[in-house]
Amino acid sequence: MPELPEVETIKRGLERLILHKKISRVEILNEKSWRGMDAERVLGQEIVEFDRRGKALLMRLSNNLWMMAHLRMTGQMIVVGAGEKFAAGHPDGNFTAEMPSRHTRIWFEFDDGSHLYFNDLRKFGFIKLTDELGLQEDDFLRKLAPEPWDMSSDEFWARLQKHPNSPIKAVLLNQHIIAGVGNIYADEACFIARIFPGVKVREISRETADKLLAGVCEVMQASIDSGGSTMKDYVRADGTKGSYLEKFAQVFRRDGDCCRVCGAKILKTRVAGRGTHYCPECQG
DNA sequence: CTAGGATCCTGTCAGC
DNA sequence: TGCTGACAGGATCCTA
Repeated sequence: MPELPEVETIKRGLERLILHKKISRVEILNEKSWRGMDAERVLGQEIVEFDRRGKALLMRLSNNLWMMAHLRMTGQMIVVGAGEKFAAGHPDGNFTAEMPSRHTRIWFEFDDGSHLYFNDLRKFGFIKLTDELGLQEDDFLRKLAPEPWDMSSDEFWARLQKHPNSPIKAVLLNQHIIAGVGNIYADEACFIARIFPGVKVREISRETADKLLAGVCEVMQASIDSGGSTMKDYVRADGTKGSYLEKFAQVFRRDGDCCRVCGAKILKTRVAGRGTHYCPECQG
């Protein structure tokens, strides 16, 4: 899925395009993509506030209900409005398809005739409608750890120590330990800290842990600054893509290519059940 | 409690 | 060309 930087990119895009628009219609094409209260309760409501917690996107309505969206692996948010189109999330051909597409699971119409589409090829993602209390009690949000820039070096270290036998990558991916990190940024941060993602936490020095936390902040901030790794803005006719991967990625999906630091060939293996990219020299 | 694997789903791609 | 299995930017549930 979209990781934290992609969700932040979506949040900013939606803020720019649909803040204060009134929902006049909602269509649920896949029942399992909608959770919580009845969808009819969004009708006639304006979207008055956007927020993001880790990889979760929050939209507050004028009746004080919240729509919480989690895009999981393949979710996308696409706005088609008057002269302006915006899409962010999982990158695939659906970005350019006619909306709704065969992967559209939910869509909204606003009273100015513009639309918001929630696309999700694998149907793991969802939008949940809930009141304030329900939001507070939501299991995912309740258990979500602080974001990397809100976590002190001491706290990160303390959280690591609870999982001495886990590979460091599994810990970075665990949203109860640190929020927002996914497969791309876990690999990239490990490269920055010069550590193999499969190394167990107990083998990691305090100094390396500090480098990891700083690395996570660095790669995610760089990605946010470049529009996430997967954003397209159709205002520009060619549909410019978020540029993080091309511009900054050192290892992710670069297996077979040369390390930009030492020239060794980047390898791919499996750690914590996920495809994992690393430089065998720099991260030996 | 922890750690690891299966699972939810659809689609694509490499390798016969 | 057609099939088959592996894999995919995530999180939860189940098992040991």
